[in-house]
Amino acid sequence: MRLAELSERSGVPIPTIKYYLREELLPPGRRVSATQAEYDEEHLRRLRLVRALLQLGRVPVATAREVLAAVADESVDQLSRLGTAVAALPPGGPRDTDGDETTAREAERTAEELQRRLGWRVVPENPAHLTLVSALSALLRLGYPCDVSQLLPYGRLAGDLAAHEVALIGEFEAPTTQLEAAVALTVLYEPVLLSLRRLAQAEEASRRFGGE
Amino acid sequence: MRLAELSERSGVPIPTIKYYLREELLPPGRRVSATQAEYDEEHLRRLRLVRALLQLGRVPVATAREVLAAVADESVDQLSRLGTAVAALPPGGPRDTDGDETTAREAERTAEELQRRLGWRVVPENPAHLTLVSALSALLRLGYPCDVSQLLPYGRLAGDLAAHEVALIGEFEAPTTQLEAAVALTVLYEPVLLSLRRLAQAEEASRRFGGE
DNA sequence: ATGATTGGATAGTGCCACTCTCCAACACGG
DNA sequence: CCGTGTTGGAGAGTGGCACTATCCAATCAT
Repeated sequence: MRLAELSERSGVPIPTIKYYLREELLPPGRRVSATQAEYDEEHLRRLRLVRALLQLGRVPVATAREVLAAVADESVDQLSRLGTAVAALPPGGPRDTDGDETTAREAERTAEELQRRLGWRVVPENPAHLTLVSALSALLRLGYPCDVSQLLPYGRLAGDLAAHEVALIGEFEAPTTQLEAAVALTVLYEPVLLSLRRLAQAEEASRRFGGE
Repeated sequence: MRLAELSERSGVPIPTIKYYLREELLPPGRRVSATQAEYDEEHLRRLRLVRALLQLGRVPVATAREVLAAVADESVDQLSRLGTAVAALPPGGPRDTDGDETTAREAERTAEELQRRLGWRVVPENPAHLTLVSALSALLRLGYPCDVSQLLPYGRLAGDLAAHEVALIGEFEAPTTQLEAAVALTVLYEPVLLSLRRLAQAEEASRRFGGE
């Protein structure tokens, strides 16, 4: 199919697709002449994935390029690719730099002990670990409780989710498909999880605080 | 304290604080003369909350203003204020507009049935509901499984989290403090939850796919 | 008295995800 | 074979947003 059809079928404007091609979020089409290129179903799928990452996952363009490059990079083993891809995903950008050293230290200790109690390896350079520390540090500074005992249930829940999701990924056959699935599920289940939490909060709050 | 001290104690640059004052994210200081104003501990607390919302919670400035205004609005009852405040929080912005009607319809049905099965009220205008539908719709379009049976465990987990959090909020005494706590915990536990999920995924993936 | 500081207003900056404009090379109907 | 329209590509331009730099007059410290 031509660019115009790719645009129509995906709902993405032509100039935007051109932009994605330039940014290497989409592989170029099969050149059929000096000024024509042909796109296939694979491009359509990829375009939808890109859109989902950018719009729902709020992934910056530069990051999405890295992630997709890592998925496609056949020179390394699958687990490394998975690690690289997922590590690049946000939150991984500007962490919070305010605040004093003391709370930062305490947040760090809490995060580490939490992971040890859950039986997880502690990898201090992991972006997720850094994000966790930032968030805990902000909570501490605001005076909200976030000790290990509070957080343990969250950790166990996260473990359940992860087990479920990794099992799901394992069901895909082709390695690249698995990697793509890992990225897609990591990013797209975030809004699912967060909106379910919001809905549950609303339900619980109206039960507890609202009479009606 | 003066602006300079507020800046120093919070780690936020003076021009940025001025900007927040202009944007009504911070209430003005107590005027002590035509060109001097006095700030107190409450301003510091509020400033930290604003920073946490903007930087960790990625809340847009305009949204944060709405949320904080709703928290402070004493003309309505607490549950309404809570609802207004939390409803304004992202994800609530640009939902995904691509894609066909069919998947959107199916996503809608899935979301509704899921909530019914969880015993929750279905409020189609709820921003969280709309986000959920968008995310499910994207998953469907990409061909990933997201039927009710897959999602039920997520919903139950979300319910557990919400119960825990709402109970925590109930422990605060003053209504405004409760509302602030609700906003802060809603926003700040998101990165906590998401990074725990990432860490758990990494743990689980290396257990399952990586030998060592 | 006088130089520094303060709070407030206005305009400017940098980043980012697009989006517009142009162009030469085709494709295609007559 | 010729004119008309479309295509893909490249560069510059746009709009939104979260700051940030500059000014200014009033006031404070000495």
